[in-house]
Amino acid sequence: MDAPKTDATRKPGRVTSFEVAERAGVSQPTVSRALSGSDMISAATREKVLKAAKELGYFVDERAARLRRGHTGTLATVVICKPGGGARDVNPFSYALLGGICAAAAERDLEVLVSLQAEEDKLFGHFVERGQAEGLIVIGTTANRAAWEYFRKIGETTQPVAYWGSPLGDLDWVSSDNEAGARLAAEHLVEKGCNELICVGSHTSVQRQFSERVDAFLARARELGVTAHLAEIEPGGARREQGRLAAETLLKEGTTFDGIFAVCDALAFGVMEALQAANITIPDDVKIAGFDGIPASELTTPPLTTIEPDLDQAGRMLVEAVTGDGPHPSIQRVPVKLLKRGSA
Amino acid sequence: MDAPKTDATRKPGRVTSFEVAERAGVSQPTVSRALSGSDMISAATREKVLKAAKELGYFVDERAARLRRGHTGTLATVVICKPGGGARDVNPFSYALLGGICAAAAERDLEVLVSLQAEEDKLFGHFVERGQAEGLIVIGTTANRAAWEYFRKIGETTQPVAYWGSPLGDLDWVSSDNEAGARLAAEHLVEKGCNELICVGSHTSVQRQFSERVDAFLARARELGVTAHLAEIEPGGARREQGRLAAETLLKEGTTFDGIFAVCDALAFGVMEALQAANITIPDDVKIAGFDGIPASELTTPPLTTIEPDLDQAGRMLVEAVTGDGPHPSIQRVPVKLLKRGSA
DNA sequence: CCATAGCTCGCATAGCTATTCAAATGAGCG
DNA sequence: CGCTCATTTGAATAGCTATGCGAGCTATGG
Repeated sequence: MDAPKTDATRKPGRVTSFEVAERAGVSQPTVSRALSGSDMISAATREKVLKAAKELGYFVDERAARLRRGHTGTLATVVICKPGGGARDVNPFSYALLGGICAAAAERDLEVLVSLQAEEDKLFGHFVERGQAEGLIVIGTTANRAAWEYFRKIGETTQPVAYWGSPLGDLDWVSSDNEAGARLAAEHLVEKGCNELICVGSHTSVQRQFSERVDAFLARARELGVTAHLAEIEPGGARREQGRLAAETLLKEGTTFDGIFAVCDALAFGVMEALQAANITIPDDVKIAGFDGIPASELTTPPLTTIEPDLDQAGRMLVEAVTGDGPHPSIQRVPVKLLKRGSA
Repeated sequence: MDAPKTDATRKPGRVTSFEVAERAGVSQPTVSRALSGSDMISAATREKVLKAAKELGYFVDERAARLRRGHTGTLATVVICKPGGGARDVNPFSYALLGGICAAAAERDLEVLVSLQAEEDKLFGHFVERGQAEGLIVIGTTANRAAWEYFRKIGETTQPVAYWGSPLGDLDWVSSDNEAGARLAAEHLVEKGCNELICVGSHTSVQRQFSERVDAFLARARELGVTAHLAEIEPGGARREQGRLAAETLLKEGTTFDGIFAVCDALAFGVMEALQAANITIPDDVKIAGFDGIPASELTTPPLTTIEPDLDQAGRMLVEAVTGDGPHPSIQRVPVKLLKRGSA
């Protein structure tokens, strides 16, 4: 049928602005002006050019345009994930955050590109470094020293780089208001009658956001006159599995507790799993709170009480950090609120 | 401290290959050859060039390189989402699928760029159309006629376009093996003793993947000698809310049933919510099965029995459809398997 | 009717790299 | 030592657009 047309028209060398110019009976610069929305051109001419462009199926070659113009109108975001895992091994929170970034970028008429990169892969930074984006937002934590250095170098010499979650070096850092959130969690659990609290998390420099939550939670709980201890998770990410192991260890050791705060929702899922497997009732026997407010936290039985950052504001802060003229490096905190649900 | 250095070196005009050439005492083409891994160059010269490049902090300007080279080594993926929702309103399944795409692209040494786009936004296709990528993979369903036409035009005239899930027009279409999966679900529910089955889903041309699942499920169930009916969801996406409404309607109408197949996991979550709210025990009173095998399906109580497609293979098929020389348009089915869990 | 200002438009060029082609260099061989 | 061939390098150019600048044209005022 029209199969030949499909194949004949596919990439037979691009249509250039010269061809459009010829068809419209004008010069190439005029074509450029007509399409770029410049006002140094008459309406009639513009009309002619647009018509010719449409007839020929012409589109600006963004490579050449950006080369000439010197900037891209594009923002790059790299989401760090487990090697080989790709999108499968990304914390769901990161995806929610992407929503905020996209919204904020749209407000400023910036295009957002995302790359899901394992640490060892040719890091997405190449893309930025080589002039394909105005700046880079990095989401996720890595213990990889080389990646650390790599992003730092880009931030210092090539394009602005901003981090979500944990800071690497002196780059701009945006994060949930960990201290306020952890305090909210402590206050809520105590208010609900808890006397012996456990914080499931870790205290490493790599996951600085977690350290902040741990510190603030324990401090606030003790301030309120209840006992509070840290149950350290196995190192390496913050996944459901690790929450489960931490809770199982607590049970095995015979530790007593009536409330648990997990520094992220995924850990809380594992904690709930382990407790329920041991026939402990939530929230009657033990109350649970998480952090991050990911969508899946609604799905557990009972639904998880958690701390939810304002992701629109988070997106705005990250975009601002990368495109704005503020001081560098800077640290910004995203406001959080407590989502009271069934688990506490 | 070193703040001046940071600001002084940021974007003071790029370092070009000419500057590297001068420092290394060679010509610009030689620099290009040294960095592109060409073998038409002596080891000593390459060494000199690499040293100079490193000292100057030089990086290939990808805009110019791609302009000259004529291709990009990049694959674009657009994930369609609700207007204003950004990443927040994306089916988690799409993210899992991205993992498969990334893995497949990595095998072929292609970079993957993702854009999360609401239908009305300047669609990501511009990026592809303007020569920034070899082809486009579209994930998600849209009822938007304009988007439909837009992608079709790109596919026919500019760059290859492949769809996941539901086909729009004559573009390449990759999808789970809906028929096999739905049959597996029916067989499993019957085997577990169900006699009166309900399929929660819809039967529209836009969500063709759902139609296929509905048809195959009902047919297979009846073939096995049990009753099976469709409970239509409210139109517009396939979200938890709609599953809940569908189940509530069933209960209100007094329909009897002992097994439910939801055409996607998110719907199944809503179904479970509604049943449990009505004090119906899963799986004792009613057995539930979903489709897609998203990570969150492990979190429900009981965990959801579901149909899981092989996402590595899905990624490979999509990448192949966009970069390969196979026939166009083509339809490919990704093998699925049954994940037996607590809900059925 | 002429001078001037104000719009439009075209010419020439910049932006940076990859590649073609020819030149130069060095090695190998008789 | 002279020649050929293979290897390595340089000069020139293509790839496509956006923009500075000058030229042409029209309208305006005197």
